[in-house]
Amino acid sequence: MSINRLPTIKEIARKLNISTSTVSRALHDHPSIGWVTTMRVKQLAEELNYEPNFSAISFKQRKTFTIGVLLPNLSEAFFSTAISGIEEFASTKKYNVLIGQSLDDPEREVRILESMKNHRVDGMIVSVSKNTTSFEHFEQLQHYNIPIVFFDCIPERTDVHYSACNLQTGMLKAIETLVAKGITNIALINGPAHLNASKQRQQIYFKGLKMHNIPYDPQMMQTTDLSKEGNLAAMDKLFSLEHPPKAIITFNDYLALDAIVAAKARNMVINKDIYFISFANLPIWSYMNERPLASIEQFPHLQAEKATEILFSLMEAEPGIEVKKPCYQQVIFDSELILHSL
Amino acid sequence: MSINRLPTIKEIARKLNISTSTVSRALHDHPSIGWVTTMRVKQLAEELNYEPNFSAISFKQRKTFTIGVLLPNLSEAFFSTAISGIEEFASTKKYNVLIGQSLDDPEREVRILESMKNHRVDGMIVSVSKNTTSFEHFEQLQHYNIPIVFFDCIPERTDVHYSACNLQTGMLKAIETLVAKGITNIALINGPAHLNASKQRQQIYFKGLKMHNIPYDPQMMQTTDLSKEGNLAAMDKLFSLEHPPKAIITFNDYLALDAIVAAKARNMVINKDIYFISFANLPIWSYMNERPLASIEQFPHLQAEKATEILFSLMEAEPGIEVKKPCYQQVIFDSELILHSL
DNA sequence: TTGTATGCGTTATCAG
DNA sequence: CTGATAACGCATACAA
Repeated sequence: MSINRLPTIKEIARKLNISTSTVSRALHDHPSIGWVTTMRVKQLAEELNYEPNFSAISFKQRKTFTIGVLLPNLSEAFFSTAISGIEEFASTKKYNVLIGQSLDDPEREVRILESMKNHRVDGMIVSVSKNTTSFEHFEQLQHYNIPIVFFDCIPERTDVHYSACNLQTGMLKAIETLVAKGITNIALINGPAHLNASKQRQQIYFKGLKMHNIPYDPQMMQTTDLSKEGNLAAMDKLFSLEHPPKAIITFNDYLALDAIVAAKARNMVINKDIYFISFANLPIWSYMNERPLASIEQFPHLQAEKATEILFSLMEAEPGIEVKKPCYQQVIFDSELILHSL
Repeated sequence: MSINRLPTIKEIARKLNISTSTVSRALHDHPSIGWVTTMRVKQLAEELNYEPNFSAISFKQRKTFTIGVLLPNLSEAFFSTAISGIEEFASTKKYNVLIGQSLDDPEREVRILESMKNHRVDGMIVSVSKNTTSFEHFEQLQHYNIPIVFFDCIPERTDVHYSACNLQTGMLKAIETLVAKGITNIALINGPAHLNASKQRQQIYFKGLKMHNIPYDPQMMQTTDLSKEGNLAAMDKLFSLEHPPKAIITFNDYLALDAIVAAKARNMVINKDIYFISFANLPIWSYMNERPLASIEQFPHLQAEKATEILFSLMEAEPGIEVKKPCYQQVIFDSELILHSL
């Protein structure tokens, strides 16, 4: 047997011969309602197993108590860690989390954003797809007063809220560590040139070299589309050089995995003949035998939590009070170099 | 500058001096509306950037076009793979995905389920928390005609829809493979005894031994609470035996990681002195030097996709038509033994 | 072919 | 302290 309709305040009101407004107020502990009435209402509500209809409330209040989370890929460890943190935070605030994954396809990104907008999410946390170049679809949401906080993959603009990670601290530390070991021929295998993430790494790479008076050799910087083939090709190029690198900084851990395989195929001993330093995506290097010397940790959990915190501060701000000078909350965590004990 | 109110059909109606019903019908390509009117409406809608208000529609239609997904932990690779698949499937059907993680805490599970119910999700996909023993909170949803499809961690009942994985095929194959290599002292490190997942593994383990006429030695079956300490303790016990095992089947990959570390600490060579076979959670064994001989693959992506498919078939079924004999859709995939080339 | 009226469940405003 | 009423945005049965 199954009930089709959940009980409503109307029903409670009818059974108690009082008005719906009284019921509504009683359930909200409104001070103007007498204690007796309040109790009677609450008791019947309990008996009937009454639960407020969220759809109705969302509709009426123009507020859904739902935040949207749009990430490139839910199955990547980095992002699933993040989403786990977001869900935990949101659930303490009694908010729901609606998810979407762009799969790094800008079209999907636009569609999902549209869908989230129509769903009237109260706010969004977004990590921008790798291949996104425009910003209009985000602007549209701002237009409708749906706050967005960007997270990790942030757009190159100053007029946005974000929580991100400063690659510089960890990456310079990485170069410093290598130099301290007497290694100066340090290569960078970077991601696609158009990515913001790649540009950052490149700049810091240059800066790091300069700080240690290491001349920049263009051949020591390769790029890959991050496919396995691309990754191996980049390694091929580096090792066909007259002076191949003694250390390689890789765009991310997945690339590092391929790079390590490639190095081993050349009979090189990891952390002896060749050193790797990578940007952390994977939680399990410690279990692996052949791993980078160190990882540049970006703290997805921290970033995500902070982004959620910012989002809630924005959503909780009185919508009526127009802020004269919009001030953007921008939090940057320092990345850290985590040495893997070997 | 920001607009507070999104355009509504009312607004369109007013600007066009027609009624809201006409607008509504025009936007739905209702055949009774004249071509000209329809076009005029659609054009203005386009101009105004009109988007139907989801909250209002959900409210009116008593349908949210949202499915809820409740899993133990979003950051585990197994589940994030699953959720990625669910999201992909749902998005093709224009459904949204609301997520919740129980963190294996039954109380959280109840709360989240309650929240999903109040949110009037159209259906749910659930992987039951490890520590859940009761079933009432699920029954309640059924009661309100919210279909549930269980996935992977399913309750021990026959009156539910589910998509799960048959561990037997892969696990028997595993034992067979070991026996074919001449190995008969095969241990099992199992999870907590109260888990359904553990019971299954144990039974199949017994069955497998019997099939090959291997006597069961109780000392060869250890359990762990899956903490690092518990895992190492289990290994300690096995290796303090007079005849320690030559092969170990581990409850899951995380346990295998610890077990491999423990074996190495004893100067054993993996896949020579000792063999491991594990239940697959991790996608990256292929990159690891010391890995199990094989993994018992449970196809989270397939399972999740099937669960979603079942859920949609249930949601799309005419709610008016009462099925006389409720028939439960129960799909079981065979697990497969994936040998890791070494 | 189009318009009018109604209701979904809740809250807020006003009036008593 | 409590009740009547309107409103939120949309879809639909009914009327014209």
